[in-house]
Amino acid sequence: MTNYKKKNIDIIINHAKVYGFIFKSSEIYNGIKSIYDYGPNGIEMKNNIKNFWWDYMVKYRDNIVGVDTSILMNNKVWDASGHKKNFYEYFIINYYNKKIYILEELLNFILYKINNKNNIKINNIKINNIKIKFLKLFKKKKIKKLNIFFKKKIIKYNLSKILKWDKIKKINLMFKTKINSFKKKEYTYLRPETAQGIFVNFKNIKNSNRMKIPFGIAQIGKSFRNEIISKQFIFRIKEFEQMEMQFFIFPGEEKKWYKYWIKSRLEWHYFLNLGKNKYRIKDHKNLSHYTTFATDIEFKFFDSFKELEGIHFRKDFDLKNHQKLSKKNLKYFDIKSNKKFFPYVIETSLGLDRIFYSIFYSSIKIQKINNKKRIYLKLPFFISPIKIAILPLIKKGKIINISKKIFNNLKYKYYIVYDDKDSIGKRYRRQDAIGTPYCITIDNKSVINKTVTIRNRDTMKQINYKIKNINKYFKKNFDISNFFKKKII
RNA sequence: GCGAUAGUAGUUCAAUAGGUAGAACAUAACCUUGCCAAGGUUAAGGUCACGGGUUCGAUUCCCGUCUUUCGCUCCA
Repeated sequence: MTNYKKKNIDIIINHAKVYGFIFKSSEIYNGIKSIYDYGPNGIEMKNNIKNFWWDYMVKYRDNIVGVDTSILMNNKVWDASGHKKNFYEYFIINYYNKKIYILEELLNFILYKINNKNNIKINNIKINNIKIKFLKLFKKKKIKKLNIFFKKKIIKYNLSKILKWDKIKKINLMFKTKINSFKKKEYTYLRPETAQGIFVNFKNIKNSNRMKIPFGIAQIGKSFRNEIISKQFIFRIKEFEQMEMQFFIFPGEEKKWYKYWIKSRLEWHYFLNLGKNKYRIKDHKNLSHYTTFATDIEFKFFDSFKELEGIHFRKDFDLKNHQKLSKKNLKYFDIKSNKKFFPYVIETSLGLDRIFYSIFYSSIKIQKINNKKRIYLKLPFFISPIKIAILPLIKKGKIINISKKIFNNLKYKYYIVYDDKDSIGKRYRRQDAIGTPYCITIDNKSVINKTVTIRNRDTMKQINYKIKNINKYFKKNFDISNFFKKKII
């Protein structure tokens, strides 16, 4: 199973590299852990995903507006948001083997050692008891008690060597950076979530755009987390892009809107047509410091589900804390009820790189034709980096003139390419590999009958079409409003 | 971070039992052809992941580092 999985992930990574979608960052220096770059086709595809999200969330609604806030913010933002206090991973250095362990790992290591000592065997029930007690203390971060707890075990199992450990170390997951080169103490962090940019601008946006509850603020932008465990191609990376929306509501209406946003976000995912059975809804058990209840939309990669998007109820946690610390009034005044209050917040937060990966992963199709492989990307047309390829069959005479004319006519409407190199079969395959939905081929018939052939990527079928009607054809086939016949609030 | 796995051309992979490396496909140019990766000629490409050690000599042996994939874990 692992081999099958590895082989498949290799196909995806290779394809992404060979066709200019994703490269390892600073690859000529052997890269840098868990950071990736987007190539020419990658950025087109990424922009298309962004637009698709933005259109659905902002443009097609009258109660959501967008912002683009800075990555660097006043240090105090991260006090108010709780990230300075709570955004940590816990580690410990074991002096026995000089290795750095996540606490739970060390526990497993110790239990393993206890069980493997020749004369000491403890049964499963005992191991479980130790684990439960350890995790209890660990969760409450009672470090002193943990140390006492293990001292007892040291005496009991004579494991003095193994249990020589340093104090527990907290490592903040935010990237610290200097903001004023001359003042040593002035530092801030690269934002670990885009949401805070929205909260600190709440007042500005509410006032400048005369927003009335319920309303939302959307943002697409980079976030940074110095994750210790960050692997799986672009699934878990240290510099990533989020597509977030904070929806401000009347307190008491949270259940209604929470349900609504789960449904609405799922609908967006279904528009991508990757297969409804690939998605799963899962309620969060371990809540992060800012959420009260939370749901994940998960996607099936290979044979396991992984989180794409989180829908969180943040209550009034952020605005309340920002008001407390900034001493600025961030309350909302409702004229109907004549009351001032902190609006509650439902957040939808989607990982752009993750949705990119999910689309790319599920679009790669391998087909056998005449005993040869055909690899094509079955992307939705509005996600494809290139919409149309213009392919003159022969590089001569009037065929060229007609081809160039068609190219110049279409290039202002869609991102298209012109390719006259190599055999026609090869050119089709090249376009297949990057997911171009249509190829227009111009041949001698085009000169005589004024028609071209339009070839469909998925079916490989070709139709003859009058040159003068080409615009109509693509207008019909590239009409995204067909997707949004359902009413969006 | 821990455990396992791997690192040779753009990609997939060979070879060298220590004597500085080849193929296929891809790429570039030209010729020929013209509807699903056609044929031919030619070219470009690798300090064999990086650093150190042993050796007359290291891609090959040893040590360290970096990076990939999988698992643990966490999240977007």
